[in-house]
Amino acid sequence: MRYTRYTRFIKEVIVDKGGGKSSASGRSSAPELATRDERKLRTRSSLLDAALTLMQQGRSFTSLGLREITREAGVVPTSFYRHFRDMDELGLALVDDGGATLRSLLREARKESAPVSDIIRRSVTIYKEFLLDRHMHFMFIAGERSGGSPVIRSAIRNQVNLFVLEMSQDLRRLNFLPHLSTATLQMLCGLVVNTMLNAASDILDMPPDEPTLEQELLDNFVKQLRLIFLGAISWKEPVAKP
Amino acid sequence: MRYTRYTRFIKEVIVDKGGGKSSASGRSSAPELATRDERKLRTRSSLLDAALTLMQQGRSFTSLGLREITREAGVVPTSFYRHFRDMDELGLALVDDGGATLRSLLREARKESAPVSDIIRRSVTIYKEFLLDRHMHFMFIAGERSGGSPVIRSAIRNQVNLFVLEMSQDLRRLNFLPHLSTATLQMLCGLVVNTMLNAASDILDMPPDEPTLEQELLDNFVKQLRLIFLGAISWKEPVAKP
DNA sequence: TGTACATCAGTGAACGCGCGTTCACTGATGTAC
DNA sequence: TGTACATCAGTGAACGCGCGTTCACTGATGTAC
Repeated sequence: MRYTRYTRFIKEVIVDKGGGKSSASGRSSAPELATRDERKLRTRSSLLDAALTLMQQGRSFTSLGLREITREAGVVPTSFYRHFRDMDELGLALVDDGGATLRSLLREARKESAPVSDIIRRSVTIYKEFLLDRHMHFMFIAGERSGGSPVIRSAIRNQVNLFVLEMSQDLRRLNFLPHLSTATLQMLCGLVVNTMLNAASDILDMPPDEPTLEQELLDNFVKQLRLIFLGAISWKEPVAKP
Repeated sequence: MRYTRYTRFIKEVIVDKGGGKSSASGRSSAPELATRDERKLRTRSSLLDAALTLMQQGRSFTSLGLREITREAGVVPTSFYRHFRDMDELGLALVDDGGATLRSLLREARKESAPVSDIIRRSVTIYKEFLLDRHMHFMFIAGERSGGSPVIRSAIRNQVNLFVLEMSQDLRRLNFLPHLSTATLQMLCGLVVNTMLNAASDILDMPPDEPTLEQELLDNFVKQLRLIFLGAISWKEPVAKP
């Protein structure tokens, strides 16, 4: 009832306001009413956003309820089933989105194909921007990585492993640390990514408006990365027995 | 009803079986019936064990219910309130137990005050034993560290920070890596502990009876620690400006 | 272009269920004399 | 030592509530002619 009244309102007042003809004038100024598929996608992503919003308030994904999410998204509980079979399926969609965020982070870092010197500081700057911009995805990935339901947990592990693999291939392509074997390079990237996600947990868990504390956490993160890469530089592969 | 029948059974058949006199003979062979305080403590720890058991089956602490725990522990739901005000209080008790486990790990490592050489391999051996023996505590600490409710999460963070601090003081006392400043030593220990807990998550999440996979994870963990300490050895403190 | 029909995203009532919490209770254990 | 009373861990019935899920529905949008 409420929904149909709303769409009728949109139709009559916003789109068809001029008269019978659907003129192009209203289209660009009122994109609220798109095709049916587009509106379905919009509801779907408002369900995903609702879950992330609730998690931002300190809740873990596992503790969220279906009705809670639809309430936050502003639809009726039964609408949920038009988009997801159950909460697990919604969780997996969030994992996919989080994975996409990780991959875009890598893409952004790749653009900076500049000299290797000071690579850490510049990478951290990119990372920090991503952390601010997509903080809810990082919170979800870092938080449910080892705490959520088994199915979510293993999906996140897959995405993170994929990210580690891609990152190690990138470093190999850049001829960065060429003295490391592929296995060692992957081990290194795993260590870096874990450190990165732990830092994300710490930073995103902070009370807001604590610039000093935030800077300390970031400095500590940079220091840890420096130490790791220092170790990587002086790493000697064990010689294989002939 | 069930409870009183049980205790009467114990009293009549086991303790008082000889006759009216409470002879010393029955005492040592039947410790089931202790003082009231002791039995209360036993119920309390069976509630804590029930929570850990349920978590071992893949559940996260946040998703556990009060009735679920009392059911697993074999008491009536209302009994819960004789021991904990609510689920948060039980969770905090688990954090304390986990912290105690961490501290005892450190105590065990301290006993091995032998030469510094090969310190990593020996530490990992101790750690592995602890991981097997107290796996439920580690699972809880590592899993809820960044996924649980805010109050549990911050309690765990406190315990872990305490552990990091103690560990750095131990290393200082052993004159291990004397060229590092106190701040750097703490940063190093933080990195080591995070790596340790991530490894715990990975290892404890494995399907059982996969010795090859387990060995790979352990080898990777050792390799990461080696790389970290290699970095620590070649770390140069920035010179302060005069 | 206009009309008739099909599709389907969102609705709202209804259900059975397990939850957390309250309450008055029971009877074994502890304590005071 | 024996007795009378207090304590209190655990019990079981009862409650109100929000949950996930089902169902038949509505009416705007899409499609075929």
